[in-house]
Amino acid sequence: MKVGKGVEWTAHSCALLALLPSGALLSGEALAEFIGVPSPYLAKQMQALSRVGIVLSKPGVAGGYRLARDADEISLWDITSAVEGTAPSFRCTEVRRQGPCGALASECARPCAIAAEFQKAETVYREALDAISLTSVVANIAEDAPLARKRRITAWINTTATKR
Amino acid sequence: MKVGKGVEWTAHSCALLALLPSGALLSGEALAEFIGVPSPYLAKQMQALSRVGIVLSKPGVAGGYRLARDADEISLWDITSAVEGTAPSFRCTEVRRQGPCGALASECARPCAIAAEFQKAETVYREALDAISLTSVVANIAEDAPLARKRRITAWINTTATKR
DNA sequence: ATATTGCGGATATTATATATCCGTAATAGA
DNA sequence: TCTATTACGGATATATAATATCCGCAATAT
Repeated sequence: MKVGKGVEWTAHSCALLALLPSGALLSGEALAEFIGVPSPYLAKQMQALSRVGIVLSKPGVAGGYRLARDADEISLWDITSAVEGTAPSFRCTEVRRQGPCGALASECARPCAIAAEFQKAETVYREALDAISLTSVVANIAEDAPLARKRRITAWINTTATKR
Repeated sequence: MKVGKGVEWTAHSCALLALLPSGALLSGEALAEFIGVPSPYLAKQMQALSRVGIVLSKPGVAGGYRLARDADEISLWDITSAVEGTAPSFRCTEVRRQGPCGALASECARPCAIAAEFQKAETVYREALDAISLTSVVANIAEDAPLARKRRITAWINTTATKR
């Protein structure tokens, strides 16, 4: 079971956007530089965040991204689902219908018991991610960073971000 | 995020093995026929269950598989981890070390905050799967199946399974 | 006007999942 | 002892998905 890199990259991007002064923007290029990943691909993932309204984008010369709402109101599940979608990780192929003792369609009104258990487990996973706000992620990151690094980041933002 | 088909197939295989009379065996070929999947591939997945001791295998003429322990003591996580391994689904690439404001190695003693949250979420997922025993899965399947189908399954087992 | 930036679609490339095959060892039964 | 059957491990092929890039278009500030 795997989570794509797009989730990691957009999560870090959002954590950075959360540090921007109100109304400031960072371009996709700048985000990619900050987290050290290929810019065209990150741009593609950011589009997914934009489509579902996690970030707002502005095209043009001084354009870029900013969070569309307060970091308190953005969860890791919001980001994950935007990038990867909401399809169940366990893909039931209706094995119970196959083979010499396969069930009839009429016996399959309820979802397959095995698939149902995986679905339940995935729901608790999603709820766990949904309980984590971007705010708390940013706080935890800040806790690990020494003052010097926080200053470097602030300075970099000041020279890189553009005002609306 | 995806779970491989091997998990679905081996889970159904185990649910079938749980119905065997004590000491009886089903060959990989028979399992594949029952659940309607390609036999060589299922065989490969069953080897993973055999390696970690979820099932016991016997080579040779009247060989096959049976559960290695009581169905109460086998969880969906046992099966999933045997087939897919235990690597974290969120693969942290240490983004925080990259870019113009990258953290120093000395600042990365603790795991990245983002990766840590995904790890926590995955832990609750695994615990949820680990709380589901093969016994309860079999019970739920039986609940959905009408008597006629249960009888067909019993009859098929009687003609197909071999005694130790 | 022009340069910059995000968007969507199309495409290339790489990695992973899916599926098969083969030689070997073990076992039951003739 | 010989033969047929079955599981095992490794190697390999194929299909599918993830990763990465590119291009034309629209929007925007200067």
